[in-house]
Amino acid sequence: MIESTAIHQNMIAKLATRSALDSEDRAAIEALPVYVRDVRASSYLIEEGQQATRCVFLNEGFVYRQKLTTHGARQIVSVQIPGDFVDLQNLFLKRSDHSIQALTGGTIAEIPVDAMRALALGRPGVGRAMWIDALVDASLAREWVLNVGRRDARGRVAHLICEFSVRLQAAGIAEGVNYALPMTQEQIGDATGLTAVHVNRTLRTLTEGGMIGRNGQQITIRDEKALRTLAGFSAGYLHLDQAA
Amino acid sequence: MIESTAIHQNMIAKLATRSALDSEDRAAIEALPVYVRDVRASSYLIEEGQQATRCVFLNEGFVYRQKLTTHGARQIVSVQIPGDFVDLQNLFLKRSDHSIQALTGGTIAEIPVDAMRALALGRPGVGRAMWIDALVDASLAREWVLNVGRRDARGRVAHLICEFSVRLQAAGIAEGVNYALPMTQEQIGDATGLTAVHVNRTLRTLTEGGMIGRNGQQITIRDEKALRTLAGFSAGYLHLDQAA
DNA sequence: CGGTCTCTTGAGCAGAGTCAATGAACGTGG
DNA sequence: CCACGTTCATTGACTCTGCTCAAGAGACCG
Repeated sequence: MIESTAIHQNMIAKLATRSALDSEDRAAIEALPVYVRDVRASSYLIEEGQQATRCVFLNEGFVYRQKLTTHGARQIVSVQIPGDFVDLQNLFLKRSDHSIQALTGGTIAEIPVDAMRALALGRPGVGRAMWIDALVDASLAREWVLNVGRRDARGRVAHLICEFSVRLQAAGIAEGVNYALPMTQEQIGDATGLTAVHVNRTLRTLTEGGMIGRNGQQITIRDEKALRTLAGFSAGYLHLDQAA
Repeated sequence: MIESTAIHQNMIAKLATRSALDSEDRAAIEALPVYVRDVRASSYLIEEGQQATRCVFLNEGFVYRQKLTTHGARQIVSVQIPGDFVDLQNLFLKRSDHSIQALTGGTIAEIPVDAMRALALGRPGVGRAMWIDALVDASLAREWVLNVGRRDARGRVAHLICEFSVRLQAAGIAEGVNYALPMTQEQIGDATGLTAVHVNRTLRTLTEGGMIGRNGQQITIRDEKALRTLAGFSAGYLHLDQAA
């Protein structure tokens, strides 16, 4: 176990965006035992079916959750950004129903589930913030069902780009319309239910249409209005205004 | 407000499948104010964007959650069966990110969110059960992302049929392989990201392949093994073994 | 008895997938 | 410093799954 006030502060900052925390709430979070660890790109944090004994807070870097079809096809069901709790579901569920893999290198904080659970059930202020975090996570999953089920290729990719942009800005990671989308085209395909080849063609039409600019994995939103219209993007499902 | 011990007992029974409840937990649930109401098929229980002041327990009948694309396409993101809490997310989120509509006629119990929230945060036993319920709900949403994103039409429909069968059995509503799937083919399409026409053809191939039998909305699973294989169905994501 | 909803089926189309080849970028070991 | 292997991105040619449009048949209801 490592002393790590900075990470505790990041956790507090995140939870405070979900619900107001009083000084006792903050103290309780600061008292949480935390094991800090670096992860390499594409390493697994949690594998499907595994029993989780720790709960992961993503301090730096990007990770995603994925599920596999028996046929071997992969679906990415969410992408987590710095400051996200990655597997609150393992707080109360016995086995993980999906794998969690690192998209990039990063650093995570692992918290024993018992301690985290005690906080969730014992401190209403923190519990409320955790509830909101978990419920927003579920809301994103529902939006992804809609994205993958009812939008065409351009809409899906555009929506992913919009969502990422807004989340990064809300987390204070990206400023303005320019950001790095740390995913290969194959991963974008796995997140949107498309093939890598088709993602490539789709990105091209978005670029040619003047909606985005690209430079490697760097994305620039050139025409936000048009992109959002194409995506049918509306930020309500992100529930960013909870703590207001 | 209506005295309704039977419904309180159903709520207790449901939560007890998620986590053990002691006698005080049960008493607290029994003390919950509950407004019982009948709903007609296709009426809205909650509309997207609305602020929820009550939390809905589905006592009888079926409802579904849906989201709309700006283009007007509909995606059903979940189907709730008798005994489900329909909108735990409204406990802590300000606005609903989706609509909830009745699939069939039924009866619901509405509980003021304040009372429900107090229980979630104040009674660890009940809170834990509610957490699990919400997390399982999110797990289903993730599986639906996979279903819609990475399975072909036959797999999607087969998966929906398997999921429904297992959930109905777990809830003690259906026995064996024969049950009513109270959805039109259009609704099945909206749940699986297909068109009604293609659902029709897909159901036909499942019938002709000897996997299911149909009689109106009555479904019979004739070859469960083959159907599950085709669907890539594995019940782990339903987390049915939590309270064991 | 007419109207509405749902299911069914046919014909033709198109959006996205498959297969395959090439090129660029990058890291590594000799 | 360079040759090589690997990973990604890109593009072309062709295929096919699922969509669109359309029409007819039952079932149910007021």
